Amino acid sequence: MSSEPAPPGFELPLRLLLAFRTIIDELHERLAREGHPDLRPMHGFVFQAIGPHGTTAVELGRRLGVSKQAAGKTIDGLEQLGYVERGTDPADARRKVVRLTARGVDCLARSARIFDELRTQWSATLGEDHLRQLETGLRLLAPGDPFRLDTPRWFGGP
Amino acid sequence: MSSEPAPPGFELPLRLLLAFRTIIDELHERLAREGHPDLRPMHGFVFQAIGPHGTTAVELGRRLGVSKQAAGKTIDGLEQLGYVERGTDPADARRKVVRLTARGVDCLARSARIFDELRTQWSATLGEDHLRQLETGLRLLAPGDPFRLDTPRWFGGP
DNA sequence: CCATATAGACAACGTCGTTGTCCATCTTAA
DNA sequence: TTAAGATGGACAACGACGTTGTCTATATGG
Repeated sequence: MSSEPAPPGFELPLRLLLAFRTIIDELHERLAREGHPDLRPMHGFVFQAIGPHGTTAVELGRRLGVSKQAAGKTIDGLEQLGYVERGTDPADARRKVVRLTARGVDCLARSARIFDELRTQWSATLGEDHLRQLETGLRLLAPGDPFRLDTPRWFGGP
Repeated sequence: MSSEPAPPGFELPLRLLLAFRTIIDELHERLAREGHPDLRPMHGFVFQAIGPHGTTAVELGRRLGVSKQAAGKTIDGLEQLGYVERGTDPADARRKVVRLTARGVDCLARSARIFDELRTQWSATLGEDHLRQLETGLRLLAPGDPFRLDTPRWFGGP
C-alpha cells in the first residue's frame, strides 16, 4: 500500500476546478491574441452546442440546461458580436435557425487547435501515458456526456 | 509509445469540470440530508475562507477575489441563515469580525468528513495508487493555491 | 494636530438567469 | 376540413449577484 498519508478529500475538487480554469483562461488568452478578444469563457461551449448544422433557441437551451429565454439572450449577444446569425427554416416558419458565421467557424476551429496544443503541452509535462491515465480516471469518476453544462444555473443558483 | 490516438484536447477540460461538479453536487446532496439544505455550492468555500479565527468583509473579499461589498452581501446571507455572526474587534472599532456559529462549524466539519468519504469512494473505484497519481498530475498541471477562487467574477464576468 | 488610509454601509447600476404571458405556426384528431 | 393542443419565439417583470461610487467613522503617521 501507499505509505504516505492520503491528502485531505477537499483538495481534489479544488484542484479539478483550478485545472479547469487554468485551461480555459489560457484558451481565452490565446483566442484574444488571435483576434477574438470579446469572448466570454462559456462562449466556446455555446459554439460547440450550436454545432456545424445550426440549432434553435429552444434546442440550445435544452443542450445547455437553461431556459429558452436565457438561450435566446445568449444568442442575441453572440449575434451582436458577429459570431452567429439567425435564418429561417423553410420547413417550419416558427423556427429560427441559429448558425455560426464565418467568424464563428473561425473561432471554433482555433479553439479546437488551441485545445489540442494545450493537451500537447500537458502531455509534455506529465508524459503521454500519465496524461492518458488521468483522462481515463476522470472518465471513470465522472462518466456521462460532459456537454450538458447547466453551470449557469448550477453556479449562480436560483 | 501509446498506440491509441490521443483524445481531442477539449475533452479534458470538460471532464475536469464535470468531475468537479459531480463531487460538489454529491457533497451538497449529503449536506442537505444532514440538516444543511439551504447552502449554495460556493458556501463551503466561503466557510473555508472565513476560517476558524474569523475574518472581516474586506479580508474575505480579498481571499475570494471579489469586492468588499460583494463579500459583505455574502456575509449578510450567511448571517440570515445562521451560519456566521458579526462581532466587534476591541482593538479596532472599525472592524466587524465575522465568525462561524456553532451551526457553521458543524457544517464545516461535516463537509470535511464528506469530502474524505467521497475521496475514499473514488479510491475504491480507481485504486489508491491511481488516484494519487491523478492528484499528483493535477498538482503539476495546476499548481498554486487553489483557494483563490474568483470564480464569480471569472464565470459571470462584468 | 491634521492629512491620509482603511473598514464598513448605502445606493445605483449591469449582467444574466428565472417565470409568466402572448402570439404565430405546426400537428393531430374528430 | 376544421378545431384543439403542442411548440417556437418574443416581450416584460423580477431576483440573484456582481460591480463602482460615495459617505461616515476610526486608525495611523508626519
